[in-house]
Amino acid sequence: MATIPPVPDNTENFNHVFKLLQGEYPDAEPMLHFKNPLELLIATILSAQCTDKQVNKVTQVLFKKYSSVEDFANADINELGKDIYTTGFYHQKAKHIIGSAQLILTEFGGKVPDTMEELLKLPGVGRKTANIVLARGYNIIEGIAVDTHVTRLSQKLGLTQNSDPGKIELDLMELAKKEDLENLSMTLILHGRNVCIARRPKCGVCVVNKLCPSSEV
DNA sequence: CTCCCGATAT
DNA sequence: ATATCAGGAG
Repeated sequence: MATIPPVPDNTENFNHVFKLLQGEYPDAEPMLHFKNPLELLIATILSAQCTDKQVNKVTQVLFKKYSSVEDFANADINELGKDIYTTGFYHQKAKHIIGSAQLILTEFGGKVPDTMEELLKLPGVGRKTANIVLARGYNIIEGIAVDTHVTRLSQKLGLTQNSDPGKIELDLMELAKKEDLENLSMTLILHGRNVCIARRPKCGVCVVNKLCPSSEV
């Protein structure tokens, strides 16, 4: 014990950090391509441990072949696996997509659910995926999508002491203003991709390096 | 905790 | 060669 740095973490500090980051990424748009909640759900399931660019490449073809919940529910797992092969975890993802589509048909009247509770019942859907579907598919901002970037930046910026994504989400919810919830996740992700890169963070060009406990400059 | 897993950057 | 990418299930 006693090795955890005492981070002077407060709401004011967070708002300062976020304001600076928002200035860097004014139009923090989602990068996944989709035309409806179903496509968003599928694309987000596919995005696990995969770049959005690769997901878009796959879905561009995929959504022409499978265009309805029924198409996915009745898909052959091996064939779907080949269709999404390059996103990685292809067998698991194919199983999850088919399972989700079947549950949507049998339990949710063929419509992608618009509540956290129902979305979490879908196989392959956790809080991160559910938060994205709610926010981008239905304009319902309930929580914050905590992915690997959000986890890393929250820890490095001293916004949380936790490593569990669910706990980090709660920590960020307490710090952020309601009007910031919508863009918080995407802003942190963009900064994580462009500047605070996992392997070699560019602290020298980071707009919040003065406020960052982990800054290397 | 481990496993699932290909594509990409370094 | 290795770490990492809009994670979730067992």
